[in-house]
Amino acid sequence: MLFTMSESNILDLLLSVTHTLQADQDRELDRRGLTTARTHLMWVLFHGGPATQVQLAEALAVTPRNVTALVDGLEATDLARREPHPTDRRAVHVHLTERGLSIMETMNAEHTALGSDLLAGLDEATVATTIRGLEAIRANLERLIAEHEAARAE
Amino acid sequence: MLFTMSESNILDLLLSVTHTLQADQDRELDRRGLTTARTHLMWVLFHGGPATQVQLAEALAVTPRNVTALVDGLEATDLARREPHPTDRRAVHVHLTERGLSIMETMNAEHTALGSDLLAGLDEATVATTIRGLEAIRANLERLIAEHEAARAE
DNA sequence: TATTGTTATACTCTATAACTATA
DNA sequence: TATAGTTATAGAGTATAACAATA
Repeated sequence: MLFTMSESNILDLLLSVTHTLQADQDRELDRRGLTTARTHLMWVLFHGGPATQVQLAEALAVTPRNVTALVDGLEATDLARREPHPTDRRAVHVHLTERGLSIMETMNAEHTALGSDLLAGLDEATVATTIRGLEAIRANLERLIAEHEAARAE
Repeated sequence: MLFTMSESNILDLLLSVTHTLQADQDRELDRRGLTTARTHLMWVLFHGGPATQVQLAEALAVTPRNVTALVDGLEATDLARREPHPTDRRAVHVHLTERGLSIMETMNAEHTALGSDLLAGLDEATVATTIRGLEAIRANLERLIAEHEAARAE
């Protein structure tokens, strides 16, 4: 992640925290022989159930061709499998295997635990205000992006 | 980025914000014909001055071989150049070109502006508490990672 | 005619290993 | 002998374009 070298403002602090989160997660995935892109696809299946490759491409914001490659990799490592689509013979239904499901359950539990552990030692008022602050930042960010896109479209 | 589908906790909120930031930045880089990895290298040069490729490899946490490829790309687009190292004939000194420097100055200004714009409408107390909250989260995160590494090393 | 997924091709980022030139 | 950087090779993620099968 870029822009984490100085921390003169809240943006750098935010990026620093998520850079550390990301690096930690990458190490964990590497230990399990997983990659970020494939895990992301599994995460979508875990939370949304079986899906066609076009649906996965939309969810991941990548091309259908890319999903073909990702599912190939997941099938080769017994993490997901292609099954016939119940009604459309052109499409396939991608499912998690038992192994893939088990891994995602573990990762989901770890994710939830991390969410609590990160707040250790913070009082409720601080947590509440931090959440409000982050939500305001997100709202500002989305407004800025929308304004920027609008200006560009002129 | 993973794990941004639900936002039941502050971790998901945090990841959601930085996911949006990252996506916005990727679009900007793409418009300028830049990539994340090459821009990161330029960012290191911009803030740290000319460096050898080994130093860049350490700063970016990649292999020296990878830096060769990144600098090749930056040289081909007139964003950086290799110069002889003043004292070590084995090494090269990588510099930003005028064009590279100009782009980094623009990006740095945009980054600073974004840092302020994200706080629009927030009162000082909220900002201060949000910063405290994020710093506590970062401290917890670093402690958790250290504990985890220690447990693994046993 | 439109959609789903694949084959073909290419570029970027990344790694390891072997090698050259220099220290 | 150790270090800086490159050549060689490989894998993963990503894209566009052309194509087959099906809707």
